[in-house]
Amino acid sequence: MASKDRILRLKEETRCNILEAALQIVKEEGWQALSMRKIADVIEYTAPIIYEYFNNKDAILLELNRQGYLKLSRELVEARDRHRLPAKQLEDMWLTYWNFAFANKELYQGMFGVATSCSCEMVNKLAEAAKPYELFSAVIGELMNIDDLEGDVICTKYYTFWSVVHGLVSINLLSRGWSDEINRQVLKDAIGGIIRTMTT
Amino acid sequence: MASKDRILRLKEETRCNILEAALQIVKEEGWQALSMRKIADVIEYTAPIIYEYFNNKDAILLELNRQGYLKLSRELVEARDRHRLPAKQLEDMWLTYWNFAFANKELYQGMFGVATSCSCEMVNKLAEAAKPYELFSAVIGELMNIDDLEGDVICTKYYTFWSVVHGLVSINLLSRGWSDEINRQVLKDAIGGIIRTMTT
DNA sequence: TACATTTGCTTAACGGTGTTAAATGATTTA
DNA sequence: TAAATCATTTAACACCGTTAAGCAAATGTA
Repeated sequence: MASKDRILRLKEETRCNILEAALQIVKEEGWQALSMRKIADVIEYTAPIIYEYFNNKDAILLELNRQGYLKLSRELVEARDRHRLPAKQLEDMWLTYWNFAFANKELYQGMFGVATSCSCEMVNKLAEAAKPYELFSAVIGELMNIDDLEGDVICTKYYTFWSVVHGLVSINLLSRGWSDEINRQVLKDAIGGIIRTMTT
Repeated sequence: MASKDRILRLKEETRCNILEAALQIVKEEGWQALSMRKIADVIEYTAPIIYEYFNNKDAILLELNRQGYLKLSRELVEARDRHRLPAKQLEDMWLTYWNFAFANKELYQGMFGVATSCSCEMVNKLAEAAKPYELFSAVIGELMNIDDLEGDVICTKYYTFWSVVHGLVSINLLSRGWSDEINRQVLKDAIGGIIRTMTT
């Protein structure tokens, strides 16, 4: 019964095609535009067929995320194995993480809940969105005795602050954080640390 | 023609009601569940009426975001004015930012693109999602000469790393970042800084 | 070979979405 | 009182995820 095997192989291939089609659509049109019917179009079937391979749309997203984590993990291992000193390893691993995020934008968005959905391009043009930056940079300038609020120094410092805090926040909002105690410690350490680099 | 004014006031009130209803629904059921018909239900009208106040659904989201930025800005100003020393101001302002995020989860999610949509609860249960943490914590433990990989110290350090990098990444993915030069500098500074706190 | 069963796939449908156009009915204007 | 304007609703379109029913070809069985 080798024909059984062939059929099984074909089935496995279709499953793969579905995932590839999904990722392709997401890359071309974003997560928002992904639909069962579009996937079906790409693999040249009709939508209900997909339900023979995945329970529902979420299952497809989940599998894509799973593959994302696997890919990231592989790259992290490679980065680690490029060095012997832990400090070097760590540095390379985080750089690899960084590069992974941009080389696989869509996957990263899915894995860590960074949404481009909504009306984000418009948000960027929202005048009110710039207000917090103005508030912070004024204080940073004061603290560092810098008058030129347009300079890169203030921008960089603000950016550093924002990254830690926003990173911490969004990780917590996706409920992937740890205890409140650790949160407080990280927040205090990070903010205190950055402030120290600015005053000394 | 005082009746004109009354009607205008009513219109303004309805506009307000729409926004309130939208926020209420989002708070109760999440962004995903927000629909024009549901908003209409709450304000006791039918859906098409909403289009006399907002061009489309995105315009409602945008206005909610706008209000979010205004609220955050107000709170930041208050925090600043509680102190005289810039260092203290900065500390309080970031703490205020932090508190705002959790006191206004939904608004923050909208403002900064933190999506709970997708299948995020499931992602948390994905075994593969824990792999990167394991990889990193092993190296951190090695670097700090700690054998107990379950301890809070490693967890905290990993968390700090992750927050900066993920924060930086997600800010960039939402295209609210600055130049590549600044990115590189922040990344290098932050990672290097944290590594230094671990070795000395 | 002839019939029955299974398989692969599609069509049709349900209830939902954002959005628009037409219809309705009340209110204001002339 | 007749005409015009306004607020509001109903109906519709095209899409969405998902399920059930139908169909036609391939397979198993006699």
